[in-house]
Amino acid sequence: MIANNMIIYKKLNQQGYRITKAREKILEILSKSPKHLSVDDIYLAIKSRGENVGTATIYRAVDSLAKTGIIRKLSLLNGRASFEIINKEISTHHHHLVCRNCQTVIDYSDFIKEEIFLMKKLEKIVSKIHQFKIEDHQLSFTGLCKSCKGGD
Amino acid sequence: MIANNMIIYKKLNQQGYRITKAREKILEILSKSPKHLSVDDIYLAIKSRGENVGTATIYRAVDSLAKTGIIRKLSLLNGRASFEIINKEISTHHHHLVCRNCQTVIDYSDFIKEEIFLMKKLEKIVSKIHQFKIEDHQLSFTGLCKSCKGGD
DNA sequence: TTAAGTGCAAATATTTTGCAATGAG
DNA sequence: CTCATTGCAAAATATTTGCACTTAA
Repeated sequence: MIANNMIIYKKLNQQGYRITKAREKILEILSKSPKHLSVDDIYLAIKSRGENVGTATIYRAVDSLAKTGIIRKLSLLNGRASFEIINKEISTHHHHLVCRNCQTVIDYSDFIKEEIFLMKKLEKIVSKIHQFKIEDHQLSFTGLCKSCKGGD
Repeated sequence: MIANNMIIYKKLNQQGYRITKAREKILEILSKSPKHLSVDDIYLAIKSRGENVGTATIYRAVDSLAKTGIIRKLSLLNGRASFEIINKEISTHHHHLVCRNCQTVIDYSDFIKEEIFLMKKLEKIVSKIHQFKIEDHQLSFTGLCKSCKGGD
């Protein structure tokens, strides 16, 4: 059982999911990771402990964990999905700046107060208008990075 | 040649890309579509006109078009990339709402004045702080859609 | 002319599925 | 006990690459 997480177990039970070794291992890996992991990352992390969980199982497990809102599924631009625990305390939320020329992705989380305030306001407006329960957001700006825009 | 778009041609030329039949067809398809299309969608749309462009070519073409900032690459949660024209005049810019339960993606472009204003303000702040030339943004909110959150 | 671009088929990911065996409740 | 879950291998998808041929500039 992973540290102090009756809440997670409850969430699973409530939706008819069982607490299994595979799910526990995956949650443990994800909760210890500072960043989102792909299915393959999870597979390898488990392997490196001398244990084994098939990738098909991992795909099915992350799917159920995401459905219950325990983890978050991300789709970045690299063609594979990745996952992270939803836990405002632990995960550092960030936004992205993607350079269309050199493809560099800058993660930034040094939001200034004003940016955070604006995002919150936006969430509130959008959730109301579209009757959608917003739990999370992903924001990326595309353009030219400092060096690609010249005038470096 | 697709309608009134010397600007696009210029952008391609400036970066050493050529104006080819395949790129023209893809741009025409994308500019006529009200929503983002996957590579396969584009492939089929071209096919349905009795023409043909191989998928490998489409992958390479959208890649170059995205690099030049003519189209935008999106990675939603459905496991495949999709593309849309970046052109405030033609395509209506939109944001996304992605349901973590049923995976439905809702595109919305009925921004209220306040949302537009907030996004512009955000862009200004972020571009200044990170010395990044922002040309475009992608925003998606994740959570539960009207029917999945219950209380429908 | 000549480098960029294309088509096709083959190679690589990535994700899903079928099914018999296992295990949680 | 019984149904959700797993493991494995096979199937289905999605994307990339090699290479000879074609074409835009």
